[in-house]
Amino acid sequence: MNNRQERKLLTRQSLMNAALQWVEEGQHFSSLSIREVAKRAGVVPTAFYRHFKDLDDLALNLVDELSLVLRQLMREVRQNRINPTHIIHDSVKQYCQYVVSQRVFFLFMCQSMTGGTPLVRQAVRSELQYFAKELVADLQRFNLLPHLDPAMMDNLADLTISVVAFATIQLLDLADVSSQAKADFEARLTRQLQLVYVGASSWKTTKP
Amino acid sequence: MNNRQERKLLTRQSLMNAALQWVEEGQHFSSLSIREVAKRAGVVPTAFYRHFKDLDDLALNLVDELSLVLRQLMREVRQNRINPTHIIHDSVKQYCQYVVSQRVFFLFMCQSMTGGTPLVRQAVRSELQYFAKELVADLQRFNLLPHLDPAMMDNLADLTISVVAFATIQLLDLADVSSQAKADFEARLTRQLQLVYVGASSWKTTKP
DNA sequence: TGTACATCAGTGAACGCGCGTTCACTGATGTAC
DNA sequence: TGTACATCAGTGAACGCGCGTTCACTGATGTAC
Repeated sequence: MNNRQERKLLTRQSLMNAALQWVEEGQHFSSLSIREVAKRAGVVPTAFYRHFKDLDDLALNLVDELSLVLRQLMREVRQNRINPTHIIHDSVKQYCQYVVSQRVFFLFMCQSMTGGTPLVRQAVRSELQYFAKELVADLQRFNLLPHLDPAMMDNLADLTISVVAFATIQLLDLADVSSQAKADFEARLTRQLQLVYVGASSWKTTKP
Repeated sequence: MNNRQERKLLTRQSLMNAALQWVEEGQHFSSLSIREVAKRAGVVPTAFYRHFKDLDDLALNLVDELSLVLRQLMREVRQNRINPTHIIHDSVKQYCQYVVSQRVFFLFMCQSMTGGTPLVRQAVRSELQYFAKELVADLQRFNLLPHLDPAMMDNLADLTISVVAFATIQLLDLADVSSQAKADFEARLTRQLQLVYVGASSWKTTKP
């Protein structure tokens, strides 16, 4: 790639970062304007059109890019399961740390889930489905819960993702309070997931 | 109340309905303008200030008003539990019908949860906490799950509300598709809640 | 290597428009006597 | 009941501002010979 193309990518990144900065300041993506994002990126408003058709286009590209980062994070969470007796607690702890440290990613994703245009919402939803599939694969690989039929396994994964996703929304609202509040939050989420997995291991498939 | 006050309340209602109409059309509340909401309500922009300080003020009043309606709905769901062996399935079914029929209420609440100003988000959150408390009261009144300690009971209620709230977000995205998809959705949510309550009834309190 | 030309990311002026908010106002409704 | 006055929800003009989008442009970078 030549120098000109590299510079273009840099500007593109500046625009995307500027949009995230807006969200990080507590504003909603849907109230961002092309002129505002260009100003923050240090370019003239018209330069925006060299990179994106409109703000919806930028949002879609943000979801795509953040998805890659999140998938990497989740991969790490999955691989760091040191002690199998504390899988849930360890994973929750690590996940919460990511949410706090990569706050703006999760803010944007949560905003987009309920506030984006239909295309953006769909992109976020399919990302959540990807995580559910990964979770099913993990459960099968380690042969946990062998008595669950495939449909119920999918259901369990969906449920897990729901609980974690909703907890993320709550955690983001807590983000600048004491570490005690965060510890309480982690403990509560851990308990809730434990409850779910106690249910899964006690689950008896009913009539066919 | 005299005639003039009644007319004022009517205009106020028109403004609130106009804001909900905006949300119902798929727009985000945060992209609504005073001029737009006034136009839809059939008044001049400046009339807005006779009723609300700004749009955040209107949003807070909307949350308050919708909360009353939702509490009434939830009360009905709770009282209509005809067959105790199908409590979960019946409640889910009825709740989903409400979400579909009162779509715009839930759209606004879900938007506000992740996209409102801090005050609005807090109002929605405290509403969810109210539902969780009601649920705990129900569980205690019918002496279901007597072996759960109070903290775990709260946790279970929180978990239930999380699952239902997140499911609501998903249901709202499904709202104009086939009734088959809705039936599948209800079945899935029912299964997930059953899993949670199987977990709750199998739960053994661990070390003190 | 040097020159001549093409590409194209970013510029800056310009447009018409909807925005929030101010202000003095109007005229129907309510109140006091 | 009739009259004189007060109230105040809604009006309409006006303001300066940021918006999205167009257009012709510039000048550094890349390419062909």
